[in-house]
Parts: sequence; structure tokens; C-alpha cells
Amino acid sequence: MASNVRQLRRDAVLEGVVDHLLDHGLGNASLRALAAAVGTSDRMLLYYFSDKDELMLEAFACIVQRQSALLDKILPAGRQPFEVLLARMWQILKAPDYAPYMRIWYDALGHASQGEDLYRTLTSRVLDLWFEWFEPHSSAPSAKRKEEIAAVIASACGLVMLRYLGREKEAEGAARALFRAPAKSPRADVCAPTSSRRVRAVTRAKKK
Amino acid sequence: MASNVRQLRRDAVLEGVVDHLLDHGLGNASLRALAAAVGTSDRMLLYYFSDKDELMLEAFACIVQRQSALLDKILPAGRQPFEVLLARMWQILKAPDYAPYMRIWYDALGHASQGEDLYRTLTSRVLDLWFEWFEPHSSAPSAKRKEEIAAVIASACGLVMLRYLGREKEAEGAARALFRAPAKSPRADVCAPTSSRRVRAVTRAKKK
DNA sequence: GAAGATGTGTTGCAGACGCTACAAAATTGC
DNA sequence: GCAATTTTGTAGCGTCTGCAACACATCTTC
Repeated sequence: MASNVRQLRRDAVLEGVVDHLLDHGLGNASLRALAAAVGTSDRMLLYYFSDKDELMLEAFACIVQRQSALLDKILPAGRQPFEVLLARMWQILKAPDYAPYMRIWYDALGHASQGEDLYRTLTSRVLDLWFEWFEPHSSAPSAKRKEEIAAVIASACGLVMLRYLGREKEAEGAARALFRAPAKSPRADVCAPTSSRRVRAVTRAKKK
Repeated sequence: MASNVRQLRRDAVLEGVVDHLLDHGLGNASLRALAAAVGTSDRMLLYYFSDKDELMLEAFACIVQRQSALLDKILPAGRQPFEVLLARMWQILKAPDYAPYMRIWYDALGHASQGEDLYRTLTSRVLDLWFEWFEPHSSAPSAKRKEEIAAVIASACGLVMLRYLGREKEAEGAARALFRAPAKSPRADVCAPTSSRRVRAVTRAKKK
């Protein structure tokens, strides 16, 4: 029972840490800075979590979970072709609600490319999340489905990258070029009401 | 004349720093570590360069230049459609010679997403380099050329990202899916001898 | 060969970081 | 109410970082 209280407080601290990470990114995320943001001391963080690594690992799990909840709010209608999936992911990833996650994503990518296991774990989980999320929504034959989903993820991430580097115009142009691609369906499909309505649902979910 | 010697030594140090950055990434790139790698002391680095920022800025310029030289070795035949350009960029970016540049790229991306100007400069320069390099090689009508080039860059970067996160198989699949896209030309074009021969030329240029 | 410029080693400061030691306080169980 | 346990504050250690001060060496120039 006492340990229950402890768990509650631990969770509260963790939530606070996650909030701060989402708001300010992974840089300057020292124990002291995180503690200050949560209104406690670094001493306490190390009391609840044995390590900084343990803290970050749990925070990452939490971040992935929140991201997953965000995605679930935009359940699309059914199975869709490449361009529609890409358009939808592009809409999602560039929405302001998703921005904190993308910032953390690129930051983790940087650390992961240096071989830091902690961050490889995070990126891996997020990738898994994306792959799983798209699985029931791709209209590709099951043999080629994973390929197509990977293509959607890769393209969308590349587009967002351009945005993040200050090339918003180019990113929008590139998106248009990619939507043009296999074009089995008329281009109107890409900006279909179903799609944009659902995307707006995400935007509404913003709380800050 | 004396200052000429100084300039030479400064350049040598800079080259050494660049080598080390390419080999070991931007992490653990403290003045002391860089100095040790070049066989001098941090004191000397700050003697030749007023700041760490100045050192890094010049190193970045050097890195962009080397990258440019790498790209110039693979001058493609003429103007090509989207899939061919994408296939070529994919081949280039995933070649082992290019790996150090991509590692630095993703690392800089992480820092840039945190708003660090130093790294925004680097990423911006690299993007400019890519855009300029593709400009004479896109077969798209000039009005849509920039869009298409941006699409190539975004897609290729996304593909390489998958690779860097340990999803090599998925990256290859995604690449195949993307190559399938507008398919004006037979798929053989994508792996055309011109392309692979030139890519091999880069691979040969590896020195380590 | 003296005077000045140029190059280099040593030492260490001041701040940030992860983490620990010690002890005081608050809470709990009896 | 008291003892044991859980929770918290304070101080600080050891290391790393960018950077500066001081002093000595080397070299150029007249």
C-alpha cells in the first residue's frame, strides 16, 4: 500500500519528465534540468529510478505510448493505396501535435547513429509502432505490403526532414511530386475529405 | 611567408580534425579528443582557431567540400526521370564511402532539430549541395524540377534512415516499391550499367 | 646577438554532469 | 508513544568540457 503511493508518485514524476522532454527535446535533459521542470530534485529522480538510463528508458516507453494514442485517434477508413497512405502520414507527421514527437525522433536518430543503445531502442520502438499502425491500412497484396509500408514511412520521414531543416516549400513540392506517382486513382483522392477530416481530428486534440 | 607556414599547419590540423569527425562522428568530439586524434593539444586547436565553433564551422565546410568531390566523381550521363535519380541517389548514399557523411548528417540533424545554429548551417549547406548537384540531372520540366529533386532527396534520405536504424531489409523493399512508381521506362533502367559502374567508381575511391 | 614575434607545454579555473554519502524529517506499524 | 522504515535536503566527489594565464622555447630580422 505504501509502495502503491510510491508508485503513484513515481508515475507522476515520470509523466512530468515526459512532458518536459516533449516540450524541450532530448538536449539539455540533464537530471538537474528535468528535476527542476518536475519540481523536485535530481536526488529524487535517482531515488525513484536507479539510473538515468532507467529513467530515460521508461520515459521513452511512455512517449511511444502517447504517440500510439495519438495515431489511434485517426483511424482511417480501410485499406488504401500508397499515395493515400503517404498523404495521410505526411498530414499526420507535419501536424503541430506531432511536432514534439518528430523533434525527439530526429534527436534520437542522431544519438542512435552514434551507436547509443538507449536511443536505438527508442527509434526501434517507434518504427515498430509505425509499421504496425499501417499494417491494417495498406491495400497492397500481403506479399508486398511491408515493402509499401516501409516506402510510405521512409518517404514521409524524408519529407518531414526537409520541413525541419527549413525547407517547408520544397517539402510541400516533394510531397506533391510523390503523390503524383502511381496514380491509380484521381489525384482528388489524395486530399479526400475522409483524410482531411480525420487529420483535423488530430489537430483538435492539441492541448497546449 | 611565415604566416603561410602557419596557414599550412592550420590546414593540416583542420584536415586531421575532419578525418576524425568522419571516422568517429560528432559525438565525443571534444577539443581534447580531437587534439589527441590529430596529435596535438587542445591548446593548439584554440591557437589556430579562436573558438570551438570556428573550428567546427570550418570543419563542416571542409566536409561539405569533400562530399561534393565525392559526388562529382559520379557524374551521370544526362537528364533522368525520378526513379532513375532516386535509384542513383539511393546507391550513392548507401555506399560505404558515403556512410561517414550520412552518420554526420543524422547527427547534425539531431542537433539542428534542437535549434543549434552551428548544425543548421551544416545541414543547410549539405541540402544546397544536393539540390545543386541534381539540378542538371533531372529530366522534369523546369517548372516541376525542384519539386522532383526534393522528392528524390526526401525519399532517399528516408530510405537511408531505415538502413541506419537496422532495417536494411525493409529499406531495400521500400526502395523497390518506390522504383516501381511512375515507371515510364522498364525497370532495367533503374539498375542500368551506367549507374552501377559509376557507383563502383565511388567505392573504389575509399581510402581506409 | 639582442629584440620582438611566433609557437608550444603546463596548469588550472569555472561550470556542467551523473551519482553518492550523510543525515534530518516524515510516515508507518505496533 | 516509540522504533523502524520510507522519503527528502544538503553537500560534494570525480570527471569532463571549453577556455585562459603564465611561462618557456623557437625563430625571424636587423
